Amino acid sequence: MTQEVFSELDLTTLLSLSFSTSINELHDRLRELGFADIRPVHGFMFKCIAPNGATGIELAEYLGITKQAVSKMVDYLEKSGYVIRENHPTDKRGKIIVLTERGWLAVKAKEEILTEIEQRWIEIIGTERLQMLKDDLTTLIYKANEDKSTMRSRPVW
Amino acid sequence: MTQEVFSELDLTTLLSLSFSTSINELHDRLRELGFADIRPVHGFMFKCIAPNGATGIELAEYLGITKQAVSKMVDYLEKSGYVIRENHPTDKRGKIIVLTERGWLAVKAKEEILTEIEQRWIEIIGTERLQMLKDDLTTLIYKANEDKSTMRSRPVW
DNA sequence: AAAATATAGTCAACTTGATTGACTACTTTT
DNA sequence: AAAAGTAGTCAATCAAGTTGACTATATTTT
Repeated sequence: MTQEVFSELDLTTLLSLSFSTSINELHDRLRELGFADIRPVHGFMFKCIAPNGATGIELAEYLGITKQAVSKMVDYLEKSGYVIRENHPTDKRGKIIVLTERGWLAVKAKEEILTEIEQRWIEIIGTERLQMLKDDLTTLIYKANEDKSTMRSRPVW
Repeated sequence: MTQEVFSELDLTTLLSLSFSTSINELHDRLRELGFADIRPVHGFMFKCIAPNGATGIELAEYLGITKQAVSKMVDYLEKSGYVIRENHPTDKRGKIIVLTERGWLAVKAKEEILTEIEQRWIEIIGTERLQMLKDDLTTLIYKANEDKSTMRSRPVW
């Protein structure tokens, strides 16, 4: 596989491939560490649950899926031991979903792996270029979404 | 929505969000142009079909899904008028999937929209920075996949 | 050349992750 | 107090993938 293969690719494809590359590596490593039952969406869900817990509705809005879909995902994560549902302190209708100890371990592992990946990318293109890359992507995401009231570009992983 | 919201995001999340942003815009625009029945995967499939057609197996390998799944997708795209199955010229077992006129229109529209998006991004961060971005992403994808025999990072759109 | 094996594609049944709709319990507004 | 709204669950359905079984043709082996 030569670099020329990629050189004519449009930006969207490049973003797609680079995202796939990093997310695949993240989950390969998580699997090695014993977190084989976590799928890409869960990682993003965890970000919303940590550090203070979240309600089903909050998660649904955050992920851009229905509350019913969230409920099923929480069923799965609860069964797998990553989260538990607690009663909401003030609203007797509601539940609040919080991370278990195992959930926190997964979050910590995820962060460490992402740092490792980023570190390796720094070794390839250098600190300055990686910072520019992050800055530019941040700017572009910001510009594309500033007019929208809700953040439509749901991150899927 | 302020830019600070994004500023602490890790690289993987930035890649995810920027990819979502561009793919959403692409399909919003395609919908406006009357191509509402195309989903993100189809775009990538079209890249393999054009310009010379492709067999089901080729598409399956390219997309990283089973040949049965490809067959269903082709059913859908054929019904929607984007492709047709022709008999393979040399192998009587095989079919060759080619773009119809409507299929070509969709591909052309897609390319134009992607160019527009890229152009708008140039207006935001400048030609040099966009070129650097593309170069860096290309390098990173290349480095991450050079050891692997098959390109595991399937682009999903 | 015949037989055995492999390959391209389709059909059918099943799985998974999402959807919509209906419902219960509780909260907020009027 | 009554009406309307909200949080969560249950059930049925849908969509996009999977595995397994099959037919027809190609290729390889003997």
